[in-house]
Amino acid sequence: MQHVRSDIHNSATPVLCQSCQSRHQGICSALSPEQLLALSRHTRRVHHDAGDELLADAEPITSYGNVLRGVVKLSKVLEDGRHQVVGLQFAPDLVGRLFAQESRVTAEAASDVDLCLVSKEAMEALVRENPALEHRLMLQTLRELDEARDWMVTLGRKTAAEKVASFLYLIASHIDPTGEVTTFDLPLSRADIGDFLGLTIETVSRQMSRLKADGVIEIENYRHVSVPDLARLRLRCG
Amino acid sequence: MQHVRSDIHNSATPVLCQSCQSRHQGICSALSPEQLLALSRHTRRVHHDAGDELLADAEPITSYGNVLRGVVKLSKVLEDGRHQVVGLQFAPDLVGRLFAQESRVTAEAASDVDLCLVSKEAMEALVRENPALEHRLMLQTLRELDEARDWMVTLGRKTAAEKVASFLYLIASHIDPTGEVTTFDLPLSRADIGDFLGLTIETVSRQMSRLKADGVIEIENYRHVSVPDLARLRLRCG
DNA sequence: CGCAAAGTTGATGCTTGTCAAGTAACGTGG
DNA sequence: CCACGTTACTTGACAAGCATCAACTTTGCG
Repeated sequence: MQHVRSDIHNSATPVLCQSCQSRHQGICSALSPEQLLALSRHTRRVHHDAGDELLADAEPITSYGNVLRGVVKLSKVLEDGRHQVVGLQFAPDLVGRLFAQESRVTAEAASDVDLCLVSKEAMEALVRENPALEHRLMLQTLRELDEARDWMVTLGRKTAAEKVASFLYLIASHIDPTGEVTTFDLPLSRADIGDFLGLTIETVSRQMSRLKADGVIEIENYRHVSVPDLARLRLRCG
Repeated sequence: MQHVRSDIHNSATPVLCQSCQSRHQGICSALSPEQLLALSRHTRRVHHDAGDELLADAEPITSYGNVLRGVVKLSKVLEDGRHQVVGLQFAPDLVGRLFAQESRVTAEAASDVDLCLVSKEAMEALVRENPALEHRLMLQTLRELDEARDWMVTLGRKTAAEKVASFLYLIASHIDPTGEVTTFDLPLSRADIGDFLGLTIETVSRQMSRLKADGVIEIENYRHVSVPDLARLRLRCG
């Protein structure tokens, strides 16, 4: 019996989906095996190197991308070139503004990224037919809105020191939600961190050095950071 | 015939809903007359004076509120009392975080406000049964996310002068989307504007005085502002 | 090994916050 | 209706925090 069930399961679930995080936690968990199979005919897995542009601001969206691995950076630019990072996306988030003709942000691979690309048409048809899927997307959108509003407090009311601590805490929490993480790689350069926090590279660097001097963090590789005591970092977040 | 149709229409559409903006542009436009009638048994119209608290951060939500008139201010507070306004809601927006046990913001009446209150249970039951309604809510949530991200650019990367100009432009655009408005009342005090922009009262005041001295705006009553040339204000937004 | 890119550190100045005083609008009671 | 007090806002002087500019160091890569 076990053998038969396993066969049915394997034949109904596309191979690519079987080990996919989105299958269980992400939007694909709202799909039946049949829908998943149908969808898989319109998807393809792609890799992007750090720095690749995934979506351009004010350009038409041709496909959505489910983040499988890595970090995607969403940003906006003022006419004179000032930059602001307005969001980070991790697995299993969906990249691409739903129900709009054009993107309202630039999306870039912050690290090396694997995506499961879905054509715009297939995705929108699926959403139309499947209210449970739209509900999943609604939950993700509400969470992104909560995160954006949390970040507005950081941008508007925190000092440079608190901003940098908040960023490090954000990354640490995302890498290990249990709060036990002590060591990780930063997905952003100092320039990107500055653009996320509304600071210059130099100020970010100074505040990182200060946290290091105070023993709150250890810096190995520029990109590689250790946090011996997450609660102590939390205290610096304001 | 006209008489009969009118009767049918009137009997199916609740009296309170007949002249409501939300009936046509807001979330209620996703409802059939029967659903509207069913919903109307769980709604009541309430008025709040400017300054009234509608929702408290980290407190359970007991009902949602459709904004019929006025402006609602969403804000967050750090432990030491620093304030940040994270959003403004106008008619026909829905106040209250969907699918969450607790509010993630404080909601206050910025001006005198009329709301159509819906109990949490009735609203959530209706959303569960009505995918078209959830779709409407999804569109509102996506728009709020777009607005939050636009505002993050203002908070992170604009100067004080650009921030104040951006705020005035935002209000002017909301009061008259055609872009022809020249005169309006500010829905926020200088203190709230500061909390929206991540500035102090004094800096807001100085920048307003500067815009006035430069002839970009005219200030009558503290709260009452005229913009003779909206395009000129737009140029100051960075 | 040497060059380019990324990051750090230091000196200085501008922007904005802080503190303080003063002015205009608003409501209340006489 | 007008003095009064309260609140909201404005303006000024000064200080602090962050940006800017510049030199230097580390890291990664051909």
